[in-house]
Amino acid sequence: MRHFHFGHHHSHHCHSPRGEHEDGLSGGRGRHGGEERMHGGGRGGRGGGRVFGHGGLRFVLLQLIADKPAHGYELIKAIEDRLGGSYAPSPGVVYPTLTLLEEMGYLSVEMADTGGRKRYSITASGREFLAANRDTADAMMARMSGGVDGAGPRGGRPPQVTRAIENLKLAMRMRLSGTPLTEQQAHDFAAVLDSAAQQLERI
DNA sequence: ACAATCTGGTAATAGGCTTT
DNA sequence: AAAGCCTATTACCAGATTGT
Repeated sequence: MRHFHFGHHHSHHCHSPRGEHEDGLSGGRGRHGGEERMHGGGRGGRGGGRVFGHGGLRFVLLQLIADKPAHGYELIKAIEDRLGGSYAPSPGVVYPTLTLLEEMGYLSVEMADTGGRKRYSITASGREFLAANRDTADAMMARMSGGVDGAGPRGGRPPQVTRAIENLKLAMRMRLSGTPLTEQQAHDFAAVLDSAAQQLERI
């Protein structure tokens, strides 16, 4: 049961974006024969790498949009450029994520009549969510930048810091995925994170 | 330790608008 | 009008994590 709802209340339920949303991955794996795929070649192969950890894509996307509103393709190009062209997320991963984020209320989409391009902008909830999970988002960004050798905007970051961040991320995930936190626990949880943030700022 | 599930990511594909 | 690029969705696969 990894519902991973990031601990927040959304006004509307988790509905399917287009009424479809057939998961089809676990159960009904509709295989329409005659479809040719896997023609070899392409981009570095499948399953070659899990660039982002757990739910990192959402954070990165949100951060990118918060920095500068753009369309889906622009986001992809932005990420590609940020990674030096080594890695470019496929549209199949960014668009559903964008739609999901939009439905969650973190993103706001403006449809431009001329062009049909959707311009995604961040909402107040999105910023709040980003602020709440700033550690994770930063860890993801660091991981993304760290993937490239020395091309990271942070310059030289000690690996132990990245390790600690990932450790924190893992701990948080383990704690949040399990039994739901009570109010007291949630308060304590937030207090710990806030304290850590303050200490970090003092360094 | 094994099995089931989920998330993340890629490839291919389809439709629409822009440009030449 | 045709071609090309941009946008968007679907299907499948591979790895990781969780539960038993």
